[in-house]
Amino acid sequence: MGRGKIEIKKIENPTNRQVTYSKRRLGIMKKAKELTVLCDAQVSLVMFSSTGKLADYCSPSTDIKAIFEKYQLVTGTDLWNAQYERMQNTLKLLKEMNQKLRREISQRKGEDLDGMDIKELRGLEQTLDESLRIVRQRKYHVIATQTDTYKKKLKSTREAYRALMHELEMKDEDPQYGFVAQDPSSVYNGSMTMVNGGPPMFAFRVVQPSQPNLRGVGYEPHDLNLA
Amino acid sequence: MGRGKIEIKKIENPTNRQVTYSKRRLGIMKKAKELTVLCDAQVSLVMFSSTGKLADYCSPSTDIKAIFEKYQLVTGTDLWNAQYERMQNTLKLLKEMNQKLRREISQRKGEDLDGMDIKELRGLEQTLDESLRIVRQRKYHVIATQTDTYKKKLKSTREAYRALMHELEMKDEDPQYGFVAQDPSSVYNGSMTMVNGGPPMFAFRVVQPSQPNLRGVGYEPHDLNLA
DNA sequence: AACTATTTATAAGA
DNA sequence: TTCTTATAAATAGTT
Repeated sequence: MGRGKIEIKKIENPTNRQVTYSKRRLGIMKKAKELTVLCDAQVSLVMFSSTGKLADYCSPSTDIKAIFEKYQLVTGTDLWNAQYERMQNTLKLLKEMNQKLRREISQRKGEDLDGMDIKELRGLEQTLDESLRIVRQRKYHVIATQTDTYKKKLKSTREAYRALMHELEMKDEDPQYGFVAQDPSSVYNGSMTMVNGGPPMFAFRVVQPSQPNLRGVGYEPHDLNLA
Repeated sequence: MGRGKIEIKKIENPTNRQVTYSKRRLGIMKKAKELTVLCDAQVSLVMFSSTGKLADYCSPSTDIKAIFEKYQLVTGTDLWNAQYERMQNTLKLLKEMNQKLRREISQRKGEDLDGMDIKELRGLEQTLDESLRIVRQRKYHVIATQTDTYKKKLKSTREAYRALMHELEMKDEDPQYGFVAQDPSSVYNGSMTMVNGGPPMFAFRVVQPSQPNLRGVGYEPHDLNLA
């Protein structure tokens, strides 16, 4: 429909192509509108030119989203809904799993025991007993390790201190330094006290009350004093 | 373009409307194809007739989903992606929560204790201790309840039995029934034994080994004999 | 579904 | 781009 017939194949001249796109884009839009009105149809038309420019038409009674969803529904092309349903499913499963985990924790806390029979309670008691044993063991191990670490630290500190004192004594004997050293006996006494058996430092650190923060999990606050 | 010019408004005659829809639907589809080929464009055309019948065209280089996503990208119509991202976010949060819950259970089991310091271990130990106390208490309560129930059952059984024996004795005295009753002493003896102090029935039921099934949660199998 | 008189769309040119 | 116009294409009404 024009001055001459044209073959339906890509127009190689970009300018001509662009012009033709403009004309025909308007034409097809007009057709879409007419179809909508004349035939009471719902039409969605989305076009991207070869340069990526968007043009679209959609019947006024609806919108692109609705059209697309209806399209999917009719064609069964689940492309999206499949993904959506998979997610929804995963969500459900995760929520259920979460509930179960919470329930297990509750029971391990001694809550929510109402529906359990003796067999189950006995099983739970035993697992808790065993867990408690392991935790105690671990606690003792950590305490032992920490004691060891402190002993080593003290030892090296004491040695450094002795070296320093020795140096000071040397300087003290040298008249070119004009200061007076502390009473050596008190210094040594303090050092020896720490080494020989005062309560280990961590004991003080540990006893101080503070939020028990079980790496973000959060147990109820408890008295943390040594048993 | 036809025998007469028509006004662009809804065709009221349903038959005419349907015919026109058919013709124009094909026409617009042809236009879409031509636009695709001539101008190297991407076109998506979705139509629903007034009766709900779907017809669509999409450029062969792409698909409806891609067109729609591109459309959303360009127009910023997020309607969907928002929902999608919200779900993805919920999913992530649930997964994380799950991890935390699993970790708490692990720690309550005495596993995964490596990163915990004394303070945390001591807190854990105390909560476990407390939980164990509660579970034990509950167990004793259930045992007591069950003992009670069994005592009541035994009592009513015993009474029923006595009534039956009484009836039999009556019949025994009546010559019209030609059978011999059991030795009444042994019968009463058995009954008394049960009442007076044999191990309660539930003790046998409970001791039998079986899968500990903590309402689906599943603790490790443990020896279920009475401690 | 086919026909065909007309209307409409548009290719090429300005 | 837009206008013009000759002509191809689409299609309304008919068969």
